[in-house]
Amino acid sequence: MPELPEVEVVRRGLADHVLGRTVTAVEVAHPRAVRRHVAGGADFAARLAGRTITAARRRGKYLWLDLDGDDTAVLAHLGMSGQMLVADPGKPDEVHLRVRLRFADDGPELRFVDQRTFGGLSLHPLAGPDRLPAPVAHIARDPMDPAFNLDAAVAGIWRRRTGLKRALLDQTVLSGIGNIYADEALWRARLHGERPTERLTRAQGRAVLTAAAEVMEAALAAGGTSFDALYVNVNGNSGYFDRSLDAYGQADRPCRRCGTPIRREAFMNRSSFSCPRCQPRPRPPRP
DNA sequence: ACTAGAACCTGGCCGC
DNA sequence: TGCGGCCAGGTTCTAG
Repeated sequence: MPELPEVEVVRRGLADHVLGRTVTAVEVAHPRAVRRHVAGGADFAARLAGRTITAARRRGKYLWLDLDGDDTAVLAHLGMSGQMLVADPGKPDEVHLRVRLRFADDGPELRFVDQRTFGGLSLHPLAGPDRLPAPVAHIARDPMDPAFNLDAAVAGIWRRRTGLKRALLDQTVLSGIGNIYADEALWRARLHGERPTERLTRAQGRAVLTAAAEVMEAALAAGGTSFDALYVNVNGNSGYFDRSLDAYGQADRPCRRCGTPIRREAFMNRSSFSCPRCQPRPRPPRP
């Protein structure tokens, strides 16, 4: 699933392949893909045509392309299954092609492909000192942001009165972390996801966030190896990093540190993976 | 104001 | 072989 490293791989691919190019025609094949563009698909297509892409930017799992002229950007969120593919115009359409952008140079087109349609594209003015699209305004900085402040993020976790994993997944505390990298960061920091945030020490808070930053950097390095000239990699899996996962998806396999079988627990209609020995459950709160 | 949980969506997989 | 049900999960919305 696309979390920060996967989205950054896509951003880099877009920077390589669509920067400086002018959009000529936009085809919206599925209205749900542009549902966050409130003026509708026709407006989206009309307003995007003729614009030149001047930058590819990202915060957390949000990605956007700055356009020339007024301060406007095409915002993209990949959801769970979204892909940005750079493809030759003659290539047959993907089954789940949702939006197509053709360019003035008749070169490779940009295709937004999304099986589960949780993702989408929309146009927004850029606002504020950081020139952000409105839907990104409430998203906290991510660990790869040069202005990311580790201690501020630890303070944000403390402010959330909940379990540690829930806080890690809260994109207003820090962004970019999803279920996979949350489990990996918790495993590296030897902390259970249900540990109450108010009982987290500063050192533990720093440890889990440092681990999150490190594991996402490592995943980015691995994911960066997997796309070639015409393919912007968003395969929905974790690039080539899935073979390096220590906790996520490793149920019943031995913990790489201690050999204890990794456990799987239900968490928010999904799963959490952890080592029962390295990451003991927190003691129940005293009444 | 803040937190928890449901809803959204499709295809692969499993058991019967 | 076919079918029902479960599972994956990021974000937004709603309920409490």
